[in-house]
Amino acid sequence: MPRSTQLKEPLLLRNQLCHALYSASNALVRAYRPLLEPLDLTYPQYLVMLALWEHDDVPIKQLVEDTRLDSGTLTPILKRLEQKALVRRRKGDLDERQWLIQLTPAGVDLRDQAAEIPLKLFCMTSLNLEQARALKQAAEQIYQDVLHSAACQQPD
Amino acid sequence: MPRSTQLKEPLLLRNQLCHALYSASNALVRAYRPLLEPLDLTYPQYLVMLALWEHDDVPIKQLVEDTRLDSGTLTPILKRLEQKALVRRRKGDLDERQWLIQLTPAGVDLRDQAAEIPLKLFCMTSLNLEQARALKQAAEQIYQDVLHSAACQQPD
DNA sequence: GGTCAATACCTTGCGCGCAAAATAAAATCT
DNA sequence: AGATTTTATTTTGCGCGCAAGGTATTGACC
Repeated sequence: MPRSTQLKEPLLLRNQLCHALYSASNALVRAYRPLLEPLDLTYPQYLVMLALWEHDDVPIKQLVEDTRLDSGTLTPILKRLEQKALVRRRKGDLDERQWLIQLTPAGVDLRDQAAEIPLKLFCMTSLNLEQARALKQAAEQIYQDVLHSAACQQPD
Repeated sequence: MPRSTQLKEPLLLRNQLCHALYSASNALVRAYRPLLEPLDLTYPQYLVMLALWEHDDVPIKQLVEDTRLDSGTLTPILKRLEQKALVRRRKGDLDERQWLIQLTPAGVDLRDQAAEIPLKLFCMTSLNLEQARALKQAAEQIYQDVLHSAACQQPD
C-alpha cells in the first residue's frame, strides 16, 4: 500500500486512524472486563481507583484531571463506588463547595487484588515494551493536540 | 524516566497505555462532534455511513464486521439513520432473516459533505503521516490481539 | 420429513461520556 | 457590605457499548 493512500482515499474505513483507535479502545475495555469482574469494578471505576491509590483524600476536581473523565461522568461513578463502600465523601474543610473523596479500608485493600491486572493485559497483546511506549506516547500526543479542538490549518 | 518504569509501577495512571488510548479515543470522538454537527451525525453513525459509502445494500452482519460495532449497538443506530432518511432497510431476497441496508439518495449525497472531515481532523493533530501510520498499525495490532481475549502467558 | 442446532437480528438493562443547565459557595469588584 | 462573576459539583437528557436473553428463519442431521 503506497504511503499516500491515506490521503488519497480518506473516507475508506481501513485508512482511518480514528476508527482503529476507537475499536482498539473499546476492545481493551472489553478485555478488562473479565479481569475486573472479581473486583466488581468497571473500567472507568477502576480508573478512579487507580487515581485514588495514587492520591487519596482529593477533591473531585483532581479526579477529573487525573482520570480525564468529566465531572458529569464522575459523579455517578463515585456514587457507585460509595455504595460498594470503597470510597467516602466528606465536605472540604476550607472550601465548602468541594467534596473530598477518600478511600475506605476496603478501598485501600482492593489495591492488592489489582496489582497483577496491568501485566495480564499487557501479556494479551503482542507488543514489546518499546512498541507500547511509542504507542502510549503517540496517544498522549493526540490527546493533548485534540483536547481543545483548535481550528485546522491545512498544510500545502 | 527509565524504560522499566512501566513494569515497576504498573498501577500508576501515567504509566498506563490503556488510559492513554482510552482518553485519546474519547477526545477524538469529542473532536469529531463539531465537524459532524453540520451533517447531523454522531461518530458511530458516521462510521456506519463510511461503511455504506464503501459497500451499499449490505446485510447488517457486514456492517458489524466493517464498523466493529456489535449488532445490539447497530440496531438503534440504523433506526436513527432511517429516521433521518439516510438509509432504508429491506428484507433479504435469499435469506428472510437478514435485512439489507441501503443508502437513500440523501445518504449518498451526504458523502460530499463528509469528504473534508478526515483531513480536518488529521490537521488537528501534530502527527506526520509516518507517525499516523505507525500509530494506526499498532492500534490495529492491539485490536486483533485483544479481540478474543486469550489467556495470558507471562514472560519470564 | 421432523428434530435440533446454527444464524441473523432485535430487545432489555445498565453504565458510561458528555453537553447543557442548575445549584450553591467562594472570590472579585465597587 | 452588596452585587457580580467565577468555581465546584450535581442534574438532566440522549446516544452509545455491550452482555444476556429472545425470536424467527435457515441449515444440518437422522
